[in-house]
Amino acid sequence: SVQLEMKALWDEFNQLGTEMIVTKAGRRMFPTFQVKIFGMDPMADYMLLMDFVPVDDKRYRQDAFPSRRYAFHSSSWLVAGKADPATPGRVHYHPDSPAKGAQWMKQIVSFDKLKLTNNLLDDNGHIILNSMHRYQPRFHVVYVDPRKDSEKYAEENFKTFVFEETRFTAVTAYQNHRITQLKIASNPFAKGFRDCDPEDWPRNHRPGALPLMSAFARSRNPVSSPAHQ
Amino acid sequence: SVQLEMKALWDEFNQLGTEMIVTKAGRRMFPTFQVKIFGMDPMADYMLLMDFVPVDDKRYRQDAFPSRRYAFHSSSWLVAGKADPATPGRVHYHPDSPAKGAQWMKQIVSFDKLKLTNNLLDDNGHIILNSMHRYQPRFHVVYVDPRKDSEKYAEENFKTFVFEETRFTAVTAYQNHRITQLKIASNPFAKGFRDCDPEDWPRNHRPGALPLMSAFARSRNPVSSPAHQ
DNA sequence: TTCTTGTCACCTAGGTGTTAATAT
DNA sequence: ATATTAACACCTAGGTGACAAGAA
Repeated sequence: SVQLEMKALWDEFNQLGTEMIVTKAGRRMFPTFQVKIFGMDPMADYMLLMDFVPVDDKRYRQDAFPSRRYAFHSSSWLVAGKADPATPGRVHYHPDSPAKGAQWMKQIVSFDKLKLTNNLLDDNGHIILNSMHRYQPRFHVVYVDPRKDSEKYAEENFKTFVFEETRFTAVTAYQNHRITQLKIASNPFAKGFRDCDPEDWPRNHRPGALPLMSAFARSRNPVSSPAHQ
Repeated sequence: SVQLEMKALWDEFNQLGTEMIVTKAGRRMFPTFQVKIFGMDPMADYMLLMDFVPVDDKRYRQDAFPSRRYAFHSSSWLVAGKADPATPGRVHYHPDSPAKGAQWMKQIVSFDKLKLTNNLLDDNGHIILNSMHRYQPRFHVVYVDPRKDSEKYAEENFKTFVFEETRFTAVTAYQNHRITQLKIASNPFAKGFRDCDPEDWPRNHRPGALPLMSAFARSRNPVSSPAHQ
């Protein structure tokens, strides 16, 4: 069995409609897909991998106010038509694959090397997705069958796990400001954009109390100012 | 068979008498021990590891001029007595172990996670060495024997490789200024201490032409000055 | 006197959202 | 009008030798 790590954070994002940035060079996911695994044969070899399947065959667009240049968007998405042609259905093998069950189970398995791109010609092995489309991450565990005719047992030698709370829309720029603010509040690498006190988020974060978004009305950083030292 | 990477650089250090810093928290080696491997069974599993054996049973001390407070040392070492009691003979498994021969052979194997410490009570799994003693790094390849009574074949299932040019003296502070300058000239992380032009060292480095040490007479950085921006 | 320790400025390496400019 | 791109300031994370102070 498999347990999703940081489920509370995933839930929080999912409630707002998770968005993941895709870039030409490849962008990591945040939250990172991480799991705890139970019940493997400690001595057997396993491959761990992820792929991403379209949630539907639709293309989306943002329901925007015609105020300032997309300074504000509604948080709702409109269907903009049929999906673009499917992208190459790549998979991402966890770089530690293959490894023994004992190895996988003794610590959290983190897919932090996985990157998303919108470059159909990508040759870095990144996951290729269509922007403005919705995807469901999937996690697969493949038992490395030592038998010579292992291909015959392929069907029974893998198991797939799907966590619906990890669904997201691929975007090239954030559409929903609340998503942006939640990313800033919870991703350590975005600390430079926080307004709030140097409070000990995310260490003390408990789900249920959501005092997260205090950076809403933050002032812009002038391009070449000394900045708040 | 195994080929040492950056052999020219190792030779250059070895000619001066390589020194490696040891600290309580653990310090990486520079140069990093890296090898190319040939002739493995691509489908078989191997463990790769390193250990460090004393070159002799001597303790060393530096032959210093009594001028300024060790502003200048001779480049020669004096024997200062018998070796201290041996340290726990730890080994460092390459973190990718175990892996298939194909995996090990398809790229340079780098031991850049290996750290040296002088803390006899270290519990971070670092290699424990005595300062002011000389050591010979050794590289071991262990074939993971699938047979049930594999212990019986332990003797024939591993092979050891020794590169004498990787010998070094463990120190808590550099004793030979030429070693310091060569480290500064060749280690990217020490770029802040370079005086010379932003020349494209080490990319263009060819052994034989040694225009390395141009940082000899560099000025000290005052502790709280704006420093050369 | 010699060696060790801890702190520091200065780097490498790379992950963030922002922004202005460019595509579509 | 909307979506994408590339450069950028600002972070995280951690590897350097210098230096002053301490230990033996």
